[in-house]
Amino acid sequence: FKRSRCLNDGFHSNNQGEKDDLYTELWHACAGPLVNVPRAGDKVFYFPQGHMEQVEAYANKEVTVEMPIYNLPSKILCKVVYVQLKAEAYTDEVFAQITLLPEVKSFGSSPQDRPSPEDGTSLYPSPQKSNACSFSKRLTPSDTSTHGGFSVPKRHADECFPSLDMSQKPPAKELVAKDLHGFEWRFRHIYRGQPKRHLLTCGWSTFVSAKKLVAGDLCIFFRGENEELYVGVRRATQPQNNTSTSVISGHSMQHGILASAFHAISTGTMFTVYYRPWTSPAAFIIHYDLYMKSAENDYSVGTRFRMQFEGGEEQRSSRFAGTVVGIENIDCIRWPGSEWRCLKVKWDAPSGTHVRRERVSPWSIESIEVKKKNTSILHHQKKPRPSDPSAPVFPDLIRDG
Amino acid sequence: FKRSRCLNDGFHSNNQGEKDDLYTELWHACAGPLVNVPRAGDKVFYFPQGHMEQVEAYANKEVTVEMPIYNLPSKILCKVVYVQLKAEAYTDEVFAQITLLPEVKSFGSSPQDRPSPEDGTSLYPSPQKSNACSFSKRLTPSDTSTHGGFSVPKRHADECFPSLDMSQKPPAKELVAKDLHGFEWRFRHIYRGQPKRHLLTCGWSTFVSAKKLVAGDLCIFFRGENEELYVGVRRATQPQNNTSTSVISGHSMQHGILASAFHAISTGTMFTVYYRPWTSPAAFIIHYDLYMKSAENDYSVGTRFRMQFEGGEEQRSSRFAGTVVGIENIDCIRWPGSEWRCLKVKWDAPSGTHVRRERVSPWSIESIEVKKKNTSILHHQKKPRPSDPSAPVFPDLIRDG
DNA sequence: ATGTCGGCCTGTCGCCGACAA
DNA sequence: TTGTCGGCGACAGGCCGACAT
Repeated sequence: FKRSRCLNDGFHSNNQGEKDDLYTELWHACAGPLVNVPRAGDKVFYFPQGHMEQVEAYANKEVTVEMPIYNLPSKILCKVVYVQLKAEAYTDEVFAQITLLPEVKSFGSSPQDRPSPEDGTSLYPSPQKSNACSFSKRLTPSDTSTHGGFSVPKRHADECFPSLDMSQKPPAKELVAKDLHGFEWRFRHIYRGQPKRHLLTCGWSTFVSAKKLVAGDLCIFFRGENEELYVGVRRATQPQNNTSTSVISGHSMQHGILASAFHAISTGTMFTVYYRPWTSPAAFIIHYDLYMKSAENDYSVGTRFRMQFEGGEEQRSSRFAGTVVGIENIDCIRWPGSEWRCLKVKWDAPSGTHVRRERVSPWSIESIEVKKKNTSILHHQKKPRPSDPSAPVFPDLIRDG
Repeated sequence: FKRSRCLNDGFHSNNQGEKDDLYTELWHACAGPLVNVPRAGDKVFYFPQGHMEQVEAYANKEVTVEMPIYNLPSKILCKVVYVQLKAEAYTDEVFAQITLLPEVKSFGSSPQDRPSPEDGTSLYPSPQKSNACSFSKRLTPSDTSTHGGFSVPKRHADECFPSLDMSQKPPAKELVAKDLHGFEWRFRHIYRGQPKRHLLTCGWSTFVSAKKLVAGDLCIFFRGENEELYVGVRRATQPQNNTSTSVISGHSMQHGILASAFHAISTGTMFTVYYRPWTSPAAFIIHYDLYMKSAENDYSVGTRFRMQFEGGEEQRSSRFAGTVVGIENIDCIRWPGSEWRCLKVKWDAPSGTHVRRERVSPWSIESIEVKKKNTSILHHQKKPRPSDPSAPVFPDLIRDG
């Protein structure tokens, strides 16, 4: 008998700007459960130190050149003006373009001065799960080899894929799925074999090689209301960014980060940052409420805590426990009073498989035994008061130097 | 008969750091005849506006957001500390990493105060041609198709390629050639056919697809003393940088450029820039002597001039003539007295094929009728005196704002 | 239910000289 | 001298059910 061949005529969608909820859900599925991105209207703290760390991680080299002191506060209260979720063209690495507006007014400790959660702030901003069905599958060696196609788990094929054309000899149908760039991929979905199984054949290997998928990576499908499909990818091991193009020096980038934040604060204008959750060692834009909630707790030496990590093998997040062994500022000259990764910690588990950071920020851990802070004592400490919400946010912003 | 197969076992060289003269020559061959890069020790003028234009061209979008006035001079006299010639990993686009040290002392008009050409400055810094033989060939459709190999012009094969192993049935030999990344490519050089001709067969198509070569691109071979070979590429049409990875926003990059230059001047320290001749519309690091020579000429309205361009079809540089139709500052608020592309010009030829810029800088053109400037009159002009070498270079560097 | 494999067909790659410009 | 082409052999891509887990 004659085998049918199919062509892959992927093309860019013409309505690129229209990014619906399904796109957002796909983006979050590709980013993973631990990635948190604020939404427009949220109140957040922006940590320049974390932003600098992302650039260092991206440039893949430590930029330890002397930097001027910009007199930037270590955390900057901002309103999120605009968020755009995107993916890198060549690697499909997810990133978010976030436009921030610094809050010019510093606020005191009286409740009515603080921004209330009502005005757009939300502690758990994960988008509400629509009833759009989706599934993901870890790719097997057979899935990614050139020898054959993609084996679709039966239940997921029944739920998420359009119904097959039963008139064809082996039931089959062409799938069209958009990726995060709006590019359309075409696959031949067929139900055949003995025993019967669902397969993606034509078009699949093109997808694998274009996305540079290997066994262990996650492939994600989403289906919307009117049968439109989305497809995305989450890699098991993120490729190291050795392809960092050389536009400006790492040193200049650091200057640029500090200067644009400083400029935005000084003039009350917006500035734009790129958050790359798979490049950054830690998020540098933290929800106001999350920060405030963690500020209530006491993280003194000896405190036991847990922290979530991306599961290496199982691709599921898992928790690891540890103990706070020290509290100190990383760079007390440049960033006085900074809480950015101010906790030195010791991990319980033999950290053979995962390399975990030796320093974490208070808001990125969960305390096991909740100890509330005694505020009255804190005010007499000489140490920087990391989590005192009554402290002015911008102590000495404009200073000639 | 049996056909021999060959493997391409390219690997990175272990002595990456050792970049000899041949590497430099290869880099310049790939960059093209119009690309000029200073050498360590040279005295140059750095034009921040040109640097900003390069970033704009790279980001492929105009960044017209308001920028603070950094009170940077429009041209900054620098000493070149270090130059590294490199190529982009994925595209092979050549670029230079240049470390500059601002000259802190402003100098008057007396000759002994000016830096003399003796201290390392050279007007024509093209490396002295060694007698290493080389050749380049524009690739034909047959060369780049998957149907066959690469046809080597006979004379060049005789001159530049190692002698063939005549004992083999058709004379043949394996070539090993390093590219700008130190990666070794292996080709089968064979002399066969009726009539006899030199061909590169095995390994060639891998090279073509890896470098993404198309018909019309230039392929360049160099041979050094001890038979080591180098291979490089110059594209007919430079690929547009749509792959610009999003690390920091274009606005922040502009901040970074200005801030790092300002910081370097203020503290007397070095700063590093990347010069991408195929991205930039115009070079923004100009030799001191070249600038000074052009400053002697008069480029008033009506002046006839010529300018070199990269030949579109013949891949050779060609000249186009034009007339100066205006002299004005692009941005007199941010860059007072700037000469960067201050000449509005009208081109003679029907500019159908080439899109030439409507604004050029005085030092990038050659006047046809040399008119020397009358300095005494110039001093009475109200307009910015673009080319007055007696003006202080850093008029008001530190100003609080 | 689905991962891997042998079987086998087929399209493309790429080496060859013929031929012509 | 060298660009293009027809010829053709080798090989990898990729669709199929068998079989095992």
